[in-house]
Amino acid sequence: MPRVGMTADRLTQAAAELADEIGFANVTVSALARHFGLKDASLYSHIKNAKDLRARVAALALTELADQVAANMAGRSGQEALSAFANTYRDYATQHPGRYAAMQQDLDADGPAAAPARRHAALTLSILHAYNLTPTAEIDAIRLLGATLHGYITLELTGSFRHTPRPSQSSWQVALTALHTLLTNWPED
Amino acid sequence: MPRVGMTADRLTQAAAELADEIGFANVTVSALARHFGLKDASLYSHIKNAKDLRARVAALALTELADQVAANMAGRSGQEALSAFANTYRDYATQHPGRYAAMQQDLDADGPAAAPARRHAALTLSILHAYNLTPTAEIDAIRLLGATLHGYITLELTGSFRHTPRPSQSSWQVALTALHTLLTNWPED
DNA sequence: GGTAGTATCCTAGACCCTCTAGGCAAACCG
DNA sequence: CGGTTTGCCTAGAGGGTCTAGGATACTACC
Repeated sequence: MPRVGMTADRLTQAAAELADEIGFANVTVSALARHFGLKDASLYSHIKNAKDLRARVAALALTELADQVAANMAGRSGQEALSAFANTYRDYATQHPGRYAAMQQDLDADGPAAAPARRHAALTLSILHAYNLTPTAEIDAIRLLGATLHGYITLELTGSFRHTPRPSQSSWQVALTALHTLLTNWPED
Repeated sequence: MPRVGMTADRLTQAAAELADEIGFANVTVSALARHFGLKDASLYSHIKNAKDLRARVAALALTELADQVAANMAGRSGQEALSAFANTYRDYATQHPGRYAAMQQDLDADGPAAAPARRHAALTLSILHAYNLTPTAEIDAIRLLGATLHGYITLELTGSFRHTPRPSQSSWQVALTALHTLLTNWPED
């Protein structure tokens, strides 16, 4: 028997690639085993179960994305930081729709994706520092910001904007400008 | 054999209720058959397949929600219409998380959900009339509006806002006010 | 009221996915 | 070089999707 020398990390990496190709929902333990020429049962010594595999893909994606966000935001603040943050998110989702979908699952608080998820929260917060908001306003702003970006990317990815001729890119620019204006003139609590 | 007298509509209704109870992802043809005391295979004379069932649930939810939105928006315009629209959406998602999840699927353009989906687009547009936007601005605004509301509701439903003590309701009010202000002072194209 | 037809439900079975139990053999380690 | 680890295997249970073909409750018409 030619031994492949599998590890959980190799499985996770391959699952992420598979997700981008065939859609996250279609990533199964069976499909992954086929991809490596192994039997389904063989994978269960590396991963706990299918849910664990999905959580690992989410962790991989969250880490990759956080790395890119941190790199692209370095040295920027205010509107520049906001644009870098938002565009990195959107570009990642476009290039890696399967990985992006993996992040949207209900993630257990004690799963492998918990730590990178906290990193994302911290990065989002760091954008808002330049706008000098009160603590309460900061919470409202982070929620609104997250909602708008996540909502836009999701709708764009599911094709909701394809019914209208106007390029999505143009509406995206307008949305980013609007968010910046809003953060600059945030109403008093 | 006591005959139940099944119809596609009864199946769809039961599937929607099941979705709110156990989650949309767990709604299977098998579970539905069990619920009625029938065999799996018997359902396939009423629905085409599992995907068809899910699309029917989405159509049911979209129609229900559009009815509520239309009723609650009647006679209102401007900020009142915006609030009525947004709150109806959010309340529906809270009360019917399974149905709301059903709406988020990739829906075929020729499936049973296509017509109600168009109704939603028209209702959303009707909010913007009071703000007197140019046609281009209207497209950008409808995208931003949809993204923000959908994003907020999704994040709230998946528990993203539970890590912070501030009530989600307060942030929601702030977000609605911000959207109204933005629409009122929409930048020139 | 008998009969013809249709709609509802059934059994049987193929196929795919998840996951456990138990076994063999390659790789590593003292 | 013998022992342990572990990567992979076979076997099999259990559940979901879906098709083919058959039995039977209802309906409608003469």
